[in-house]
Amino acid sequence: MLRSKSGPTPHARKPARQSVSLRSLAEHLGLSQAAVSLVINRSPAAKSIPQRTQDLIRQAARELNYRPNQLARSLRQQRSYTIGVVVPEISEGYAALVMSGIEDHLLEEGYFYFVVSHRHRSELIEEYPLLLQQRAVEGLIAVDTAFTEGVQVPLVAVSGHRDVPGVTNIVLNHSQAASLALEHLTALGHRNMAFIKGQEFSSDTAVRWDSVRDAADVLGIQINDRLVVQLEGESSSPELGYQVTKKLLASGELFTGLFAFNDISAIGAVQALREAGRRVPQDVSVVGFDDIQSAAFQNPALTTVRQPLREMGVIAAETLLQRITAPLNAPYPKEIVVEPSLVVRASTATAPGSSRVS
Amino acid sequence: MLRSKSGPTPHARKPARQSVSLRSLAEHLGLSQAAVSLVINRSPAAKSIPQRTQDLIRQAARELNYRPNQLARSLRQQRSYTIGVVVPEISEGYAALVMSGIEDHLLEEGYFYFVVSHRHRSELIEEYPLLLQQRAVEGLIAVDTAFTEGVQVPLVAVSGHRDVPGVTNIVLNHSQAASLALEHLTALGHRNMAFIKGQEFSSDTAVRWDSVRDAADVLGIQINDRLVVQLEGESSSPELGYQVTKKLLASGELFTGLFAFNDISAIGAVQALREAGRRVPQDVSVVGFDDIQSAAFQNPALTTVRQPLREMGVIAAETLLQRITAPLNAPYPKEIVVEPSLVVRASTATAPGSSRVS
DNA sequence: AGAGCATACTAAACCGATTTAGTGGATAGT
DNA sequence: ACTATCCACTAAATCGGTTTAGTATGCTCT
Repeated sequence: MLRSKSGPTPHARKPARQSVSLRSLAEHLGLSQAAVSLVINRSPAAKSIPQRTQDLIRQAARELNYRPNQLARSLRQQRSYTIGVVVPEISEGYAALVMSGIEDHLLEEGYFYFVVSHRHRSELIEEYPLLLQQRAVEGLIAVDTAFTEGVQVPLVAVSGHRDVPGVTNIVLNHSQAASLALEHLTALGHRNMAFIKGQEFSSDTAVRWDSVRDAADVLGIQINDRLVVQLEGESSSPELGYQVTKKLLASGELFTGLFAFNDISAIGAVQALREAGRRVPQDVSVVGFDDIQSAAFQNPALTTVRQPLREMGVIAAETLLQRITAPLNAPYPKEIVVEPSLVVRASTATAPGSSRVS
Repeated sequence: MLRSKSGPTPHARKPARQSVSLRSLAEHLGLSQAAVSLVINRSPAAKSIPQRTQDLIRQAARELNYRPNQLARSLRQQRSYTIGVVVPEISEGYAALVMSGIEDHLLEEGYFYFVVSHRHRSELIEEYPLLLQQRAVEGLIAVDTAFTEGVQVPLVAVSGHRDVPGVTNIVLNHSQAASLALEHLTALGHRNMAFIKGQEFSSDTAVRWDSVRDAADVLGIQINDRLVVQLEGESSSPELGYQVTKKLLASGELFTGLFAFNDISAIGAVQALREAGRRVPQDVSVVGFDDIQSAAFQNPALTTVRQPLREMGVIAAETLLQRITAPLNAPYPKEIVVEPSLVVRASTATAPGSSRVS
């Protein structure tokens, strides 16, 4: 019974603490590693091995608790069944939701993943894809992160990239999102609207703002430049929204509707409005963006444009795995558009003085 | 460009698409793999190699963009610089915060990590540690997850385990936490308090409740069993807290203070109270637990017992790496206690009819 | 002249699997 | 009797690194 080096108790059942290798298992069975490997992997080449032997092998594997070392497997097979996920920040609701979608699909398919967060530091954004590829990831998912180069594996970007070749972009239908929000507000009678744009570095900022302008055009809404502010700073706290809303209030311009870049800043905005004596939604209606978990549990519950974040994660994972298993030069989607939806809650209401009824 | 076989343009600068191996690099240099490896790793054994050769090697490595395959390294060195993190649920504030602490420290030290979430499914809780160990993780961090067996690598548990040997537990000082909350409420004049206990499966539920009872004893507070409810269900939404608070209200018992198991359930509780016409904090004071991000941005902002989640993640990572690099039978801490703090915000106030002033 | 030592490397084992090509023996077919 | 085929396996290469032991050359010292 497998005495590793002259152990004096040949019959002691050893509890397999030092994990069993294919070699020791094969020796124990008196067979070659090849035979054992073929059987355990149910390789078609094992068809000539009689059932009895196969049973013996499998039983021994079970008893000794044999578990193949994945490092060795991966090295030999040139398949690591591992992918890399790059996010700006883990502890934020946005990335966490996408990740949970990614995970769902990935683990189901037997893949594991590394997570790294770069907190918008550009040297990390450059370094991480390289580091991950050294670790033999078979693909990358970038959440709200725009890589520029150095990626040699399939890459799926969730609301990140623009037009780099080799990337599949999962993007929200931004113009639909902007329309949903602005149509809702105008239907409620709002005419004077304020806007909070995203941070300069956020990859969604530009597209989103363009869509807002287009939607405003279509609806015949004038955008007052003095009622447009931009988030600044890297933190992801409502504080940012709070600050810029103070600016809006200080401008002295009249507004009854506010469309924020995301829920987090909308929450801060509500706080600032309230402190200034403006009630939400009676005096000002606020629309957020994303529909993060806590949006529903604000007071008032936040009306928001929902991004299907979890689904976007699932789609990203699915698409990536498809690209990984597809033949090398197979075509792949450049862009997958997902649809937003408007979740009307309690932070929006008929504009003050409006004759319309919601 | 890059015609893989018999390319007739030997001087074309090849952009290193097929990643360069040590072998090709060595061949390119006309040296042995050993020499190149020693130099690149700055091994002491490279001291006999003259500076000129070393420079040549390093320059070639840089030019060809050589990056050693970590799988091969890990296999040979029996060091993967990888750890596994097991959490119940990623998209939840709690785990996400701990993870961000873990990541901070880990990536700094050159480790990567796999994340898996089990959503309280017991077959996954059993399987994941095994799967992770097959992937050669050098250690595990379990967040709010109690493994029972099958772990052969150092394990650090963040508010999970009880007394299993081989584990380092990072635990909150629960009795201090309970005291902070109850002292705060009694100081505000509250005498009739309701409590929301955690779900049966949550590893913190029992300790926390025991601490609450002890703290109540010390303060001379009677706990009315009809004002104690327990969360049920696996989701992590305020809905759960909302439901049980309805039960509390339905009981007809009087209470002016409520101590919830966590912030999420406290948020739901506030909602239920408000719907029942009880104002927070004028009629009922609510204390949460954890201090997740959105606690501060509730309305009213939530008074809560803060767990230093990020720090707990950092400590977990530090401790784990220490254990990994320590000699095999070195002693290790069985328990590391972290201190809670009370964050007083706007959800608590003087009890109605109380003479005390906050 | 021969021993001793430093220099500048290289050969080959090794990590733990997978996988291809092959081998020896039994049986079947002509 | 001889080839062909099948059966039940095995030897050995391979993945891409790391690491130990060793070797060839030149120089110094006695």
